[in-house]
Amino acid sequence: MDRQKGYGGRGGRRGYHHGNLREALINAALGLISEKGTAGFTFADAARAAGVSAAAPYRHFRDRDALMADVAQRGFEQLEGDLALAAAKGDQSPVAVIDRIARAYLDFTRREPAQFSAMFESGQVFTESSDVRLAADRVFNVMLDACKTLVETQPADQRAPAMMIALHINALTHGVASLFARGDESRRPIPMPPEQLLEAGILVYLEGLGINAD
Amino acid sequence: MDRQKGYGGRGGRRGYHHGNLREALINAALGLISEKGTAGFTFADAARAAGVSAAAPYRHFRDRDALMADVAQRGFEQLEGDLALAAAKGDQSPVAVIDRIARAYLDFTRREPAQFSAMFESGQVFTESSDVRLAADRVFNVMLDACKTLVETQPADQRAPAMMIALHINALTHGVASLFARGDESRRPIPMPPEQLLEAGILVYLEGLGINAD
DNA sequence: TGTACATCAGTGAACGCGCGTTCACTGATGTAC
DNA sequence: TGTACATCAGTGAACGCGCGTTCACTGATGTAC
Repeated sequence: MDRQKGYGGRGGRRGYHHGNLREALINAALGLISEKGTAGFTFADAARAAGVSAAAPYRHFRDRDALMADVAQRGFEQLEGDLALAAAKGDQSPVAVIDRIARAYLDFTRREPAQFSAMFESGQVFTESSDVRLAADRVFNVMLDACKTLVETQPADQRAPAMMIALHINALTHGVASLFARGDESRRPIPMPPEQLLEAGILVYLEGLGINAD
Repeated sequence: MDRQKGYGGRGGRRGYHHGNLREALINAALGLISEKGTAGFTFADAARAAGVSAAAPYRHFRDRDALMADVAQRGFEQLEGDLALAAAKGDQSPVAVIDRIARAYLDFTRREPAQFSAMFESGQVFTESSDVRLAADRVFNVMLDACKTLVETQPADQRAPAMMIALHINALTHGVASLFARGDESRRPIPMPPEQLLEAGILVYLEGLGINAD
């Protein structure tokens, strides 16, 4: 959690030139956002945390919003990686894959609250077919692919549309993540861990589609 | 949408004293938040929009955060009212009631984006048993009550816990609302209206619990 | 019904502060020959 | 391998601006008698 003080990892500062200021600013932003939230983080803050003058960030980002957008984009990319990894490793039965993807989503939410905020709660508008939007679409596609595989295991005459299933499970997962999986103290306590709540919800939902868990 | 210029409805400004500045500031905040988001709204802005000097708000709110908290609280109260109304009017079969509650949640999200942001995306921490938290709990209770009624229609030996059902449907609803029902242009387009997506999801879920829609 | 007075809810001037942004500059790095 | 030069990526000073906040003040309102 000493991200905002670091210089972006290996290399560090070497003399007059920073070496890797762009990365360092993003890391600084992550630290500051998780401390103060997306609202209370400023461009000047990020520069200060990266150990650099207030003018330096302008070499790398047009303005604060551009930096925020970059944070969000990396968040989507990392989330995609996490979900894809969860999908790939372990039991390949479609239901197990979907369960692991959902769980990885929760893990990400807890592990990277700053990115989560930048992605979903920063008030930024990601215009259609912007890089950020495309990255977000790729995240969704991980779940969509898993759902496509799932419906293919079903008899052709009773297949539900994979798109709909993916949207439902994605919404349920995002809802559980937003409401119950955040680290901060403002979330309502629930009588079971979010993972368990979510897994149970998915199983009930799939049961409703006539899909059995085993 | 001319809220932020109004003086809080009936009465309006009468001479030196405003008459209803507290209300006017809240309305101003709603207008400003929906214009600029929770981040880009300031205490001074609200005063200006209410047509009052920058010092005046201090008579009514300790600071900007107190004003935001009040906006959030009113949001929860209004949402509770909306959901309770939706539950009360119309067909009283439990599934129909739950459907209407979920739909009312989406309606609220679309109709009151500023309140929604203040409630769920402002980064405020609502401490346990604060007024805001209690208001949020009352919102959840509307759905919980409907789910309790639902499980009572089931044979006693196969009832799922109402709390779990309520949490699932609440999370699904909130997820659909956050991801797909927002007014702004940043949301990913989906191949069906959010209402339809949500209703289908709830029906599949209830089917999974062995509960038939009719 | 009128008067005196207390209280309420505003004003407006003032202040410090930090942010965003620009600018000419300069040290460090890379490269052509 | 050395030198000259172009480019890159920083500095630090400066500026305007708007926000948050305080303060003594004052006009309006309510109430006791």
